[in-house]
Amino acid sequence: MIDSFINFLRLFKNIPDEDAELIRSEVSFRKVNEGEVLFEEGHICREMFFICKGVLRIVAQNDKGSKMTYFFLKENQFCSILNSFNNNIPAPEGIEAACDAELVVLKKQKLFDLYEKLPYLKELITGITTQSLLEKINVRNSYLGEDAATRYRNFLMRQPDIALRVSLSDIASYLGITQQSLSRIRKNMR
Amino acid sequence: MIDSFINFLRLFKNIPDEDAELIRSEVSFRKVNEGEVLFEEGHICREMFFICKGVLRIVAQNDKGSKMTYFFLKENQFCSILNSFNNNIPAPEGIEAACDAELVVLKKQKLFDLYEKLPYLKELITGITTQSLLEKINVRNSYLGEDAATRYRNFLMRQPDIALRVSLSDIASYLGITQQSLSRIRKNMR
DNA sequence: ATCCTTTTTTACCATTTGTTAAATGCGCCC
DNA sequence: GGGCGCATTTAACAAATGGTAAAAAAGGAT
Repeated sequence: MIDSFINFLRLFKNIPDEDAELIRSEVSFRKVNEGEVLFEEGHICREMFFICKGVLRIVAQNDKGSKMTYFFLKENQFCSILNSFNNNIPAPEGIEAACDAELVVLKKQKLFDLYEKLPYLKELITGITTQSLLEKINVRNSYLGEDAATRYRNFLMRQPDIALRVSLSDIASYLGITQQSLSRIRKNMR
Repeated sequence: MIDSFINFLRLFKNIPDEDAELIRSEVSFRKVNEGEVLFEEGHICREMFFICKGVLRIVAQNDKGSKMTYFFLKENQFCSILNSFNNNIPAPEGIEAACDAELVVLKKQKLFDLYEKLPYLKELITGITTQSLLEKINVRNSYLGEDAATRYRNFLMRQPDIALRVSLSDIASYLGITQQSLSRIRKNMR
């Protein structure tokens, strides 16, 4: 399964087999079940996940103590708490599996070792994560000032695959509404 | 005024005077009035602004055609439409002055020339812009599932200086509500 | 100071969303 | 099959927010 990670990187840049072997030796593979906690809020995040299969969610509690979903991440996306990972500060967000998932685990120290040995890898991975950061923030911004039904419709159009795989309450918390509201919106749509 | 840009960069990295002179020669200075449009949506963004004084806002229309404020940017922050700037694609967002402002203008071509001559500058500026992207997205996420009054209180605590300088309707559009709602919230707070 | 324009406040009512609680469905284990 | 735990749906009511319109306030220009 780690091959799917290498293959993903090769979509952007040619990676010699020996480099690939080096990368393979420094990362690990992990299966998780729906609901499993991959990173607990309040700690310093020292791992980055590459998702081979499944969906992860980044979660955090809001002022009222409700657990909100900041992002969904799926196949061929990286998942980490970047602010914590980059700057060694405790993260207010956690990471959970929104459905069963298979991951490549990149430990920070080993990743940085790889960056030393393969300088192009740093540019590659930071480039990919920065670009996906831009896309995520664009999605969030596009929800600004839209009513809940519109946000849900846009979510369905943008991420139909995720909508089918995660729970209603996860989607509701991603859209910033209660699960009852989302259930009502679904009813009105049919 | 361009000095304030150089001085800002020097907070992060020592820049020799001759490099500073080179930078100075490749950037320009510009004053704008409140409401002035700095970049019009629908085009490819080929400029980056460094704000010496004042507040800019990134704006875009939502589904209902209302102009929403995605971000406020102020002194010592960069402002551009990064996805458009980096990838040469038309931007759905525009840039306007939320109050009178003074800017250092970085033309893309000249900036890239500088990156060639001063390679550390690329890492410096992309590092700064990536970090501020992380901060912006954290703020947006933290508003998720909060009611309008809470979002407004948090905005006041986080950016009290901006709250004093931009119009009520700009703030309302940043919080995703109507200006009438924000006015009502203000009344209930006193 | 006065007029004019723009911004902000207020009020009223419609709509949306939250809250609480109960009912229903659905899988899983015994 | 029966019962249990969990997710989803429904309902009734309360609270928050939007839409519209108008009044009040604030600035700017002459």
